[in-house]
Amino acid sequence: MKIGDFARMGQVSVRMLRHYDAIGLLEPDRVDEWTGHRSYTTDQLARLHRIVAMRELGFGLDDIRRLMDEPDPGVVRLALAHHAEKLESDIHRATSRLTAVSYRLKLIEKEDCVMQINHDFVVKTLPATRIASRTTVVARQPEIADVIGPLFGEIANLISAAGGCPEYGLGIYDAVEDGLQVTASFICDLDAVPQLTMVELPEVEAVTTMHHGHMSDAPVTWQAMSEWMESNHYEAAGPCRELHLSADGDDQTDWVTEFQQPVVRVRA
Amino acid sequence: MKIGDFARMGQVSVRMLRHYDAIGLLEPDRVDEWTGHRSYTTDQLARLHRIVAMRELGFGLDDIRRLMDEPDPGVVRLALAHHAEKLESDIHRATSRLTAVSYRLKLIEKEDCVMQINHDFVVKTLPATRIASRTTVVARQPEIADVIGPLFGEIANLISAAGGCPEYGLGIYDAVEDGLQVTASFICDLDAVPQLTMVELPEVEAVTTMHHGHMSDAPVTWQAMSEWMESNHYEAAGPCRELHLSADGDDQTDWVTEFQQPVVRVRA
DNA sequence: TTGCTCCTCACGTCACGTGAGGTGGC
DNA sequence: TTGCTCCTCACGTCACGTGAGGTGGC
Repeated sequence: MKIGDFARMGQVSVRMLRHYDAIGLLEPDRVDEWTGHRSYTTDQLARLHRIVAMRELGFGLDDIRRLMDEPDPGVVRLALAHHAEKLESDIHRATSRLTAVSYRLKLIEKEDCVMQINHDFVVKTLPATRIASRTTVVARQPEIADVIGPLFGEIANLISAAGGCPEYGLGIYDAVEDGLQVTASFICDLDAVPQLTMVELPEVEAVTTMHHGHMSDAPVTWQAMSEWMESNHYEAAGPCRELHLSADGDDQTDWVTEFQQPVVRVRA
Repeated sequence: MKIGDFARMGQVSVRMLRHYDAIGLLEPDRVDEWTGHRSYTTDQLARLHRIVAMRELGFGLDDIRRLMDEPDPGVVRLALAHHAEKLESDIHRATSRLTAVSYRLKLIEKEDCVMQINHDFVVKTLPATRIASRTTVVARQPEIADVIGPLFGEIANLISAAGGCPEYGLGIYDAVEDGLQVTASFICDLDAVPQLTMVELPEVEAVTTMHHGHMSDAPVTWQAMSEWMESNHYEAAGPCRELHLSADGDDQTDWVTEFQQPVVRVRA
């Protein structure tokens, strides 16, 4: 049977048959020595059939070649089990993505053009970080702004005085019984800084997003993040952080801050 | 900020940043005219952030570039909806595959090395086919073999006599109230053949598998196919067929037959 | 001679990873 | 001078689709 007939019977393209020949997966019964024409037998349809079947299960051609002639059922079983796991993880990934995309769609419907794609949330691993810090407790919201600004300035000065370079400020906020515990700090590699506490923050998974502009809008961003977490099956696993990537000038309109919320995944 | 620092902050590889630069997705704030060194600003972290977020949703870089600067929320919504559809179909496909792979695993466990990968079932579209046929009804199993052999021979002779070439025999079997209706035929492009009925079989979806050897083993193969259909959510949609791809000699041990069962998918 | 089928390269796909080979600042 | 970072090619990945350019049998 010529390659064209064989392709039609097997419902595959001629190109595929040539490819399978090239990689040694399905070699023609005979190849004409002079013209190079391939010819196949009806018996080979069975093998082609099996190849198509395995490809439809999502196996790669290399796997197919290895499994086709594998006499040991144990090996086959292992390969199938392994493939099943991969399929499960594919399903899981696509499902998470679908959840996230649907969430975005809902947002767009609801917010009606306004703030359409303001928030992009990324789950990533925050590296272990060493900070020079000072912690205090404030009663409630209004006091934060008044306290935190000078606090960061003071810490920056202390680090500079100790020979360090206070580049990125990091605020850590934790609700405690009698108010809000605030840790102001700068990332700092010094061994010690007088009057400050060195803390080694361990590596941690966190949801992050970028906040632009004045910190008085922070609650909006945090609220959006908490809704995102709700929709995407994440739960807070520690106090939230604000990493000041760009905080030049007293006018906060140009500030760029990364909001970070350590998380764990819940409900699969 | 140099490319290395920027990459670390954004948790991406330097290579990726160069790639995004190359395709115009995220161009550095400034490129040194002499050294070619790229430099980035903290502001650009936000854009990188959004890129990473969209990539995690499964968007391609081309889509991301188009959507990033898209002011029309309608377009964005459409793209998201479209992507959601794609994700749903991904999930669906992976789920079907998982069903099929699990079925294979169960088979291996049960059959214990025997007949481990004998049956490979493929769902495909059978092309429209013109046949020259004769139909009869037999009471039950034992009679089939006695009837069908001579019947095929007779049909082949009639086609040859009419100037045709009887190459592939096709048997069609349908249970009726008083027994089994058997249609014996050959694929044939002639306009008419004396004493035979020309039938135009329409294109149809079918589960197919290859049967090797004697037709007396057919029931085993049909049984296996019916179990496969059960496990993979398919239902019969018409009489089953046996296409004789290789039927040389009276000794049936070398025969190759494709079993075809028209089907419809059920329960999503 | 016109179609039809067959053949062998070889590029393109997608988002980078991974060297190769070389340069500039501490 | 030794590391470290930066740079620009350019190949490899995966399973083919799609021409380009040419040949043999009816």
